[in-house]
Amino acid sequence: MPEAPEMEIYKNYLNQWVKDKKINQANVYRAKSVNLESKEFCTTVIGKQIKGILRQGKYLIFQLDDGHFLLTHMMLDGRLFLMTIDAENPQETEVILQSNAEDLKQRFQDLPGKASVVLGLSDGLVLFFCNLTLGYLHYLGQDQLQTKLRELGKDPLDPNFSAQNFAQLLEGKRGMIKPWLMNPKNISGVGNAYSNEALFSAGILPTRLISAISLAEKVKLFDSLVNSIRESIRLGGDMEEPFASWDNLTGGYNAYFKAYDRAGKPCLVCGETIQKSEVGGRNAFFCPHCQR
DNA sequence: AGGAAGACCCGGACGC
DNA sequence: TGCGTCCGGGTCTTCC
Repeated sequence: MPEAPEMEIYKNYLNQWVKDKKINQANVYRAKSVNLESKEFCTTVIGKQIKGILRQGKYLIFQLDDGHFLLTHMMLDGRLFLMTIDAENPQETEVILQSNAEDLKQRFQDLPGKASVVLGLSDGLVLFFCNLTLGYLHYLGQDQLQTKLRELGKDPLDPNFSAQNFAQLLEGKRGMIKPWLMNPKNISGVGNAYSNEALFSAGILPTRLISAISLAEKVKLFDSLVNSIRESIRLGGDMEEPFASWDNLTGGYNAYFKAYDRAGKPCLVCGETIQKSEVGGRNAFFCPHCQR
């Protein structure tokens, strides 16, 4: 499940490989994944150049040269995959775009899921948006994009976001800390995995009431959050699948979680068994000894 | 205001 | 083996 670190890794790869490329072809395999009628979506994006890729929370924003944007959210299951087609054989891209999603999956073993939308780019690159089931790829104008982003809380990697800002946001809030951390209106980009990790490292139970968290703990929680996100980016994030066949970094953080998805296993700090319980409708993982 | 519950969607894991 | 059922993940909406 891609959260901020995974989207940041995608963003970096995309800026390295896809920036300045032109969209030459497009195909929508899953109509619900786009916000225009499929054919209209394709004719609209074809011919546009990708000027750059930005990230905000779990959103990736492709800036197009017509002043519009492609906004994508992976939600639960979305994956991106970049394929390089033999430049001597440009028809290959066309063949790909005319195949159906099932054929693609059979033909390209390393495709990380079922194709929802495919963009054929200049220089023989093909960008696959796979498994956009709850996720989507929307073509938006500046205003529509701003409306969407305005709702979003600050990104933990925003250089202007400090532990002091974080503590201020929590000021006067009621309720439990974990649901607050995961609400994108409060902070963006933090999902189940990294909220569990940050709370573990900060020694705070997921159910702790915000009103009962000291200032020092808030600072520690913010630092833990930023550190786990940065560390994850450095090691390749938590992904099952690589971004491209040459990519041997993506997924490198999978084995580093200390609490998330470790129910029943010993705490790496004290040896106590990691517990799992439902908090705010989501699975929380914690060490009952290290977290209070 | 916070929180629970339901909706969205589907692959994968489970039980029989 | 096959079939049904359930669950999890992120976010939005609705209702208490």
